[in-house]
Amino acid sequence: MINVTLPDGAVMEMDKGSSALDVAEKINHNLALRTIVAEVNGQLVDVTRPIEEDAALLLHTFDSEIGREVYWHSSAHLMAQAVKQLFPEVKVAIGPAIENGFYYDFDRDEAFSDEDLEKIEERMRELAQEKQRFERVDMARGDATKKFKRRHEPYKVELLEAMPRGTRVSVYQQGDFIDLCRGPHLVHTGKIKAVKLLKSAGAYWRGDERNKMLKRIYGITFPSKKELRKYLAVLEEAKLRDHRKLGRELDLFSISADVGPGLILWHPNGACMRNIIEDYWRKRHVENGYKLVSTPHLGKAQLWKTSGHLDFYSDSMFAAMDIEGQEYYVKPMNCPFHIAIYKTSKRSYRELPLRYAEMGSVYRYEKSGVLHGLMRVRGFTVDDAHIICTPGQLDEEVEKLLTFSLGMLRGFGFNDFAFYLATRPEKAVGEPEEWDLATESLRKALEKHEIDFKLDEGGGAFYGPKIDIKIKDSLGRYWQCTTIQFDFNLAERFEMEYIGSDNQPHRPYMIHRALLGSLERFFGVLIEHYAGNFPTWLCPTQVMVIPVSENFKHFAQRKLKALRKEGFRAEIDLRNEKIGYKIRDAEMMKIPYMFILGQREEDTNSVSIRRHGEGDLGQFTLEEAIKKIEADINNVKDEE
RNA sequence: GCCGAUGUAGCUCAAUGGUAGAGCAAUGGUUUUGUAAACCAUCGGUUGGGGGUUCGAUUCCCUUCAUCGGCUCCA
Repeated sequence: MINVTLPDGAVMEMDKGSSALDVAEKINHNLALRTIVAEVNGQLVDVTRPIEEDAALLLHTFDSEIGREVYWHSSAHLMAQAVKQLFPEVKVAIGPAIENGFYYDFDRDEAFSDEDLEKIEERMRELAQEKQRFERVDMARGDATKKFKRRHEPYKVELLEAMPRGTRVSVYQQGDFIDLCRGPHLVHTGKIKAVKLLKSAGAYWRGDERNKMLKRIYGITFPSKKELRKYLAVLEEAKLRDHRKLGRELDLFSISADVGPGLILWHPNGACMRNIIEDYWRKRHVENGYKLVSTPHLGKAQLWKTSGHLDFYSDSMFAAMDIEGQEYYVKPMNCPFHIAIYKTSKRSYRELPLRYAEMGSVYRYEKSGVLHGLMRVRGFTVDDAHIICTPGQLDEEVEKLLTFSLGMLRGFGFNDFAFYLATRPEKAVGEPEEWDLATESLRKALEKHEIDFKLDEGGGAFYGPKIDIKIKDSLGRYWQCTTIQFDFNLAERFEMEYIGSDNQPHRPYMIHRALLGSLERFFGVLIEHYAGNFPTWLCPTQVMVIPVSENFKHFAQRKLKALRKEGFRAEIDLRNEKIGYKIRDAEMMKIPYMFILGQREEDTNSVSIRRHGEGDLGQFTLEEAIKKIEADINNVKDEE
């Protein structure tokens, strides 16, 4: 007999060689049905693997991230099996689980059409119904290589040959399909109850653009049809919230093929919101000890040579332009300009930390295929700042930044964040020891704030490591906004100095940071987060005044004037239309408040308020109405 | 940039190897309106651009531009 300890501390006595599934079955049948994978003494194993000694056991269902990962990994195998049956000439590459579902890469000359996907999906359902068991076989690397050579799977052979001699590998087989795989896997394919293949696309073998482009199929599966329907509904919802669609409908921005791809035209509504965001941003920065600066869009080649951009960043820079025999570049970053400001006078340690902030518009060459609405563009405005401080001030500045950034993002209604610490990339300036030092400093700041973070190996900027903060939106998606980048290189390269208390020159430290990231991307995220139903303080039009008929035009205009005098952004709809029509229009434009003004209101000198999405709130005096809207605006801003 | 798809009126979408159509929007009029679409009329397109095949192309082919979904990259 062996003792199996469960997460709640309970100990179960089991026969030696019992499996995790046996344990689950003993607890209750339903759990056994739902169990996907077992964690025995911290190691993930197939639920059918015998447990030979006392062990701590954790059972994962579809409710856990690990459970879903295994589930989707097995689903990828199922898909590959279906593809091999339908298209035997196809070579299989790799097929992992991803955050939402799974994919599998195949080598096939033609792309998979929508009809192909349907066929594959159908075959997956059939194979799932056959409840084929995922059988694990351990073997020597060499044996596996021979096996996959016989089966004419060159990608598997390549993977195997990259492994060290003498490695033991495992292969999993379900039905006629065999795959090189660490596992673990589901018990059998019958656990997969609902299948949806979402899209097919090209993908480079091993993610390297020098390699052959394979054909990838993305799919998702669930233990029930209901869960699949729910997931598809979320995708539909995301489509409705797409900032490109809302941007057009709410007349916020556009991108013109004539102007150029990736270049944003901010329409009056969008520009109004942008100005509100910027005003708020400036106010908070001044409050937090920043000095606002403003710098040009071009700089001489030598500047970018000194900064290292031409060596490390030129792939992202637009070509040089010739000005009277001198080469100039459009700026991809603001840092050299802020440094130039710093260097205009001799600095004392008493001045530090200096915090220069700017809404700096930069231009970066992005490959045409990556452009995406406001999220990925070629010209954008970074809410940039550079903090120049003494080494001793670094930790405190990074900590302040974390607090400042989260406060600002909360002000816009975001409350969930994910943190990343990004380390030295392949192409980088500076010595590895310096990198380690700087990375440790950022790590300390995160740990001091007791922030959970993930490590992003090699994800740093070329000049230093960074902390990235991603915000979670109302659909649970993460977007990168804040980035806090340590830099020990530019100070060196530009020979920045300050005079210390010892009356000697010293090299300052520098931090680059953007809190919103880029205004363009942040605006896109805002649109999708709120689905266009912005908090009132951000709305381009806060109140639409709607007279019931032309007879109340003057009465309505007086109210409009009063609202504007109070500082509200109000408009009036004097079109020759019925009020149902005007209300519908205002509702579709997602204007938070409508004042409906007719005989009843004129008689009592009141306004009827209609709230967007809620409907008629009844009659109020203008003073009451104003208080109401002010309260709404302040309510949101209190969260700052 | 690479793989794939798409491109018809301001928007959403039809249609066909033989002179391109609807709804909304816009414009003009009628109506003076009470909480999500009044009625009538009118305007609007070299079917993204260029080239080719054809008696004839919006439809088929090539090319180019742009967009969409991915890959690589990234604020």
